[in-house]
Amino acid sequence: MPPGLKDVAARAGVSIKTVSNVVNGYVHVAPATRARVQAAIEALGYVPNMAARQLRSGRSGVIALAVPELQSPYFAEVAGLIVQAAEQRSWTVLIDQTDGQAERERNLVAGLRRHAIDGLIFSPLALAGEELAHQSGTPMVLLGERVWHGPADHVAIDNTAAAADATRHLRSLGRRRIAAIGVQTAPSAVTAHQRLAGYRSVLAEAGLETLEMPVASFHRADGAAAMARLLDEGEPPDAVFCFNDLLALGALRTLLERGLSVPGDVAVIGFDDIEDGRFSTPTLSTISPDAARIAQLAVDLLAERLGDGPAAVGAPRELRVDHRLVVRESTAGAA
Amino acid sequence: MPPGLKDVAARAGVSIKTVSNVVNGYVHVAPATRARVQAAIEALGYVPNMAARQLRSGRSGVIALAVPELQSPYFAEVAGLIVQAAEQRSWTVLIDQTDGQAERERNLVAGLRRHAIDGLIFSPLALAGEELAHQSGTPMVLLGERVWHGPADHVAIDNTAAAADATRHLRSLGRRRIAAIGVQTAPSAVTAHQRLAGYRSVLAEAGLETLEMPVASFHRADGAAAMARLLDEGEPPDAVFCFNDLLALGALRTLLERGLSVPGDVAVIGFDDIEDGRFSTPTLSTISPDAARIAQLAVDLLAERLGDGPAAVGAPRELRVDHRLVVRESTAGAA
DNA sequence: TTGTACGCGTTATCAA
DNA sequence: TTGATAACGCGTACAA
Repeated sequence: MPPGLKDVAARAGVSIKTVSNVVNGYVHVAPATRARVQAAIEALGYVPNMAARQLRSGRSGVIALAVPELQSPYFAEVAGLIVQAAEQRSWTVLIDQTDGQAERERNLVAGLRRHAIDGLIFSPLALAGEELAHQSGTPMVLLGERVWHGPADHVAIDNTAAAADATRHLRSLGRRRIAAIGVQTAPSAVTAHQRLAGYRSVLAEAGLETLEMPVASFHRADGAAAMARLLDEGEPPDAVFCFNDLLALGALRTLLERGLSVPGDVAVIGFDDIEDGRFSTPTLSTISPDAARIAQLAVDLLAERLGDGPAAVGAPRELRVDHRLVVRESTAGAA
Repeated sequence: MPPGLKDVAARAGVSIKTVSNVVNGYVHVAPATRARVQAAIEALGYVPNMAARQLRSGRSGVIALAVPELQSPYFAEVAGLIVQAAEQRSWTVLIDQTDGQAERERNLVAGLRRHAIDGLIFSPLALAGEELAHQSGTPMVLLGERVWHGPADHVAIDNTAAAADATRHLRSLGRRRIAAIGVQTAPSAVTAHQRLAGYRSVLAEAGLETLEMPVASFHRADGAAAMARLLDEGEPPDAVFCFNDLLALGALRTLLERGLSVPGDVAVIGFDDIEDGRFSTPTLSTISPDAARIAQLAVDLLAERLGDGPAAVGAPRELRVDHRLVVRESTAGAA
């Protein structure tokens, strides 16, 4: 039976209201009283009961972060950064794994956790557009998704521009047969569509043929398999743009396994700038999104909606975050 | 203002107790009544208020998982598996990042979240032994730590035996100058101590000198730096046992960067079996702990303590999980 | 500046 | 089988 406000009050010889005032940092408390109460709190090891506080105030101090999967280094990194950003506001982060299942994502948007969380930061994979319009009153911030006139706040990089940058970099190396690994047809695969669009635009501009490889998901194994298909069918490419670093690392593996040289025979570039790419051999060129800023903005956006300032209501906002091209060995020094 | 038990009761023309019975699957409810209540619940979109439920029952349905860092692939994998295991019991997992800071770990053990969570699964990094004895009544399961007569339940593999297996494998390749990367002197670095002990035992048995490289932490950069020091100072090793896969991938990078062949010149083995090692070039030999089983057992153990069966009280238990040696290119086919 | 009393939405105890 | 009602611990009018 942990001590409550009542126990502290009894020990300090004051009323529970006074104890509550001290706990919540209310200003008008006599110094002597405050000291007595503090002493009692220490002595009893009092900790506020969050359930009661939430029941009363309607706020839990917990926000949820929903990502497709924690195993993916990129999402793990973003999750860590969001936890850090949330900490500055003394929020706790509840991490939900959707595994990219539409049903789970729908539940989230429907507010199945409604009473337990104050807000939601959501990186959707299976849902897009209309389906993301949410009924529950819980504020939501979308991550890595750029829905046109989306129903909620969101923060993302310019996927299409970034993909174009990556492709243009391969072009600048003089490569002419440039493949893309990571194509997805599902209408909800917005990220894949945007990166594909960027890739296509550059090749079209250069008057080159596209070489598009579909994948089931964005893991190393998918990249390895796609690369193998690419090498088995027809004339091999001299450069590959992979829609994320995991795909690129898988492709790299297949290339080296077959005795091809990177970037000599084939230049490879990825997307996300995960740590693995800085230690692979060769090290991996990539597009680096400003993940720290994404995390910070997402939390700030949520804080504004949760606050009672003027920003709490109002039209959904769309925040753009910078990205940059990082050139490493997998595309460097190539003729 | 979301609907409560009261609203549902009013709409269904019954008392709140009856609604509560239906919601909680109580058996003795007339079918007709149950149907009426169900209809009202659907119509109003009623969702139980977790805060109220917790205030009343003392249970939140939330367990916390505390790991040093989510960015580490091994912990990310374990976290994902624990979330899955917890789901079977409809528990929600709150993930805490300690960043290996003693202060944060101490807060956890002291039960700073006491009221918010039902149990804690904890992978300590900065704390060991006595310090892990916890005051708070919250059940705790320790991960990856084998404290002698520890104060809490814990589940772990036999680190010393596994390290010996890895070292013996390098010996079986005929290697004689076998280095270890990952030594840590802090008394709380129990994992490093145990793996070092396994390594030493095998070399002592074979009458070989040890070659021990300390690291500040277990990341790729530490492995790369340690390998560089190893190559710069004196006679290079012909094999390296790294205390985890990240260190090994860092070491691999340094070796290849300097034009050495793996495993030709130097054989490398890691520990954890993270996915990166299956796609690196060369692929990485490693010790594979049964992570899925670790996650399952940790959750089961917690469930027993949380239940009201006979297992809820009683002495701390120590569960051992299997591991196996996985031989890949970084040690295979070497003379 | 501090105290009293009520209600947040549940579950649980007792009667009916 | 169902209903009335008392807690759970906290915040907050309102009173003193």
